[in-house]
Amino acid sequence: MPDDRVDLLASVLPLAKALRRIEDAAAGAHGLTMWQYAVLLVVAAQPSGSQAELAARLDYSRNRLVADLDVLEARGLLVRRPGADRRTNELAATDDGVATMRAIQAAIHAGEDDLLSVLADDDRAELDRLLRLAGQAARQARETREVV
Amino acid sequence: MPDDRVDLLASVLPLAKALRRIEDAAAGAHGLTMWQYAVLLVVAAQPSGSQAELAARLDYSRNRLVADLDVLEARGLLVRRPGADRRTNELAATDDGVATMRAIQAAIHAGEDDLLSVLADDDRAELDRLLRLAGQAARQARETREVV
DNA sequence: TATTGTTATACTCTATAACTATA
DNA sequence: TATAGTTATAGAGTATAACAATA
Repeated sequence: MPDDRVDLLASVLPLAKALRRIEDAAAGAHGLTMWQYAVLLVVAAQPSGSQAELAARLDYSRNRLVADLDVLEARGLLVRRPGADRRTNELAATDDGVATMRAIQAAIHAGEDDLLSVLADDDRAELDRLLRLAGQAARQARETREVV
Repeated sequence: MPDDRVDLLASVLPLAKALRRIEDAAAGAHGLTMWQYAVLLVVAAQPSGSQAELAARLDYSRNRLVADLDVLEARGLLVRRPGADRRTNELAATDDGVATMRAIQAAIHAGEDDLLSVLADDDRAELDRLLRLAGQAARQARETREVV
């Protein structure tokens, strides 16, 4: 029986690249990178007790995070404060940071809607729901390292 | 009104990375890279009239394609033949190439099923269908450059 | 000894340009 | 001149290792 399944990556890779272009453009319009926006997004949702914790939440590198935080702090979008454990920095977004994050996010959502405008409304909602589940499964697979 | 939408990339990126790991592992078990497998997959489905045409079909670089074809040809998985236009190479997969491609593909599909085993059967089928549509939209957006 | 933030280094992937041969 | 294949070069993105300060 011939296998007419299409490898998922053949669909997911172009989709990821298109979404990446949308986020780069939206963040770039405010002089930020996609990762700097992601930092702002996560810290605005919940202040972080340390940079290491934030890196883990973002599935990002604690090394690369340093330079991004330098940029965000210099632009007044985020503040570093020494924590109780004096090795750590507590991180919080400023009002300016939250506003910038919201503006970028609005542009991203508009770009997503435009990209996927071929989908019917209920199909789009289903895609969002299923993608969230699949993304969650992928993150857990990464943690447990039980992938194949 | 607060925006509780989750950026699609936050789900798609981990998913793409997990799928990439699966394909790398499956192709690597046969001494190939993900792109070399992708070349084999596409050429087996339909022989190519030129390397440039193949690169376009794969949304891949014609430059990087050269070294990958060298490997596949040296391993007897694919043949280059001069075309009518003597600047071009016609490309076709060998029987060995098709068999190798099928073995890798089977491992990939097993890995995908394992990764997404948390999804119910009908949810999984819907994800496949919607991802195919979204991937198609992303590829077209890339062609027309009308993204945001 | 282990962990946090930090810096420096190396490696992979990708994008761009340039060369040749054919058209 | 334009295009195909090829090669070489440069850049971005990422991973790894090392360091000082603190626990």
